[in-house]
Amino acid sequence: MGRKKTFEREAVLDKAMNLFWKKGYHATSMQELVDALGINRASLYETFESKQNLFDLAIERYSLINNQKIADFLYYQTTVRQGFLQLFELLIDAAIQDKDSKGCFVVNTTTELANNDLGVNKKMQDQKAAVEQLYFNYLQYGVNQGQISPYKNIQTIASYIYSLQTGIYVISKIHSNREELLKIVSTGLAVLD
Amino acid sequence: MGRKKTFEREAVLDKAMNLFWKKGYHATSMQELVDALGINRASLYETFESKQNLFDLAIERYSLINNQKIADFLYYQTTVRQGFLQLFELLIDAAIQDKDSKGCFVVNTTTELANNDLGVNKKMQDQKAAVEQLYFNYLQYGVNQGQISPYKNIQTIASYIYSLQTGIYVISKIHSNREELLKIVSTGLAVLD
DNA sequence: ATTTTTTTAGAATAATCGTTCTATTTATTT
DNA sequence: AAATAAATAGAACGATTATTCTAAAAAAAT
Repeated sequence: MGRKKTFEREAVLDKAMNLFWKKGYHATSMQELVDALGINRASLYETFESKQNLFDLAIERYSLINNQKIADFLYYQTTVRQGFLQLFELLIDAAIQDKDSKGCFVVNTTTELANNDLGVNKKMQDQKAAVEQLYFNYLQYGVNQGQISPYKNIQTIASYIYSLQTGIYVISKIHSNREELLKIVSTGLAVLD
Repeated sequence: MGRKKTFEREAVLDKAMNLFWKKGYHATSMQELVDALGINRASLYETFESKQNLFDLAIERYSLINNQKIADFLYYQTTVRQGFLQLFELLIDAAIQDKDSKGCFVVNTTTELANNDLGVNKKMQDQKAAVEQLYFNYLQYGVNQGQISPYKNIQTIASYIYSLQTGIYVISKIHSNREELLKIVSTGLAVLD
């Protein structure tokens, strides 16, 4: 048998993810990807087929990591209200500390491509539905625990929280003031009371 | 004297605005602009200098029109709560009816360029500040009229509403369901009560 | 040591990018 | 009619785009 593959597929994919995340699809060239990924152009095409396919894999990986992070985090919190508050705090702190102000890869991709690419649109819809489902389940748990009024429409609240989060991600790209962002979140999460 | 200029500068600028709005900066080529604007390539460069400059003028025009529309609209409403509700309803209906699902040009530009272009970042910050000022003034009016509790932090509420609006604009690109979007807004505007 | 596969550097491709330029036509003035 | 400016079509520019290809080097298997 011949030589074994050396570079870690996921490590390379992470680099591609970060570059696409920072610059978007159209503003990222294959040349930049070749430079950033540290693998040869031929290997890149051999492994990932095309720019489009590499982007698809990158956004899928981002969604996977992101959803896992949310799910892991929420269930460690004492109350549902605190859970969402701390989740947003986590998100905001990450945004503040990111020197590239990348925001959210899913949000960026939605605004850049969702209205001109049906495949991307579907992916973004699925990702929205997945996160909202996580939020819904968590809210349902809150209702069962008596933390949240059973008269609230938690399906709409789940969508609302996703929408609020999306807005925060956009704002974080131009106004990364921790205190103000936290105040906005605190105001917005009053709907849980 | 020679021939007079024939094409309407603003009409041409509107066409450029709509194309950039739909496709974003990087995905829009000068060739497409030449085709869409209906004027010659040389005239385009003669009048607007460069793609970058044309884009700047387009986004400035969008902001101007948009802010004027908001200001005009709000003060015709009976109550502040109703004012915001109807403003969002207007926004959502426009988004639903837009077959191109363009969302908001300012939001799209923020996510596409704000973290990689200092000039754009500044413009987006200014636009955010301008709209929030409109909202703040309107909320202040609501407080003066006794419609809103004077104990509320209306500065934060203004930022919050901008953030919510931004989120709705993004969501509208993938999920243009009128009823659900209205429910989200209704939930979110409960903070005014 | 030989075989097999991976990875490499970098040239080649055809298309497109933003921008500039040349000539020509069209229209409006004096 | 002559002069002048505006707008046109379309070629030309050099750079860059995504992708493919050639050929050599590197590494791990038999």
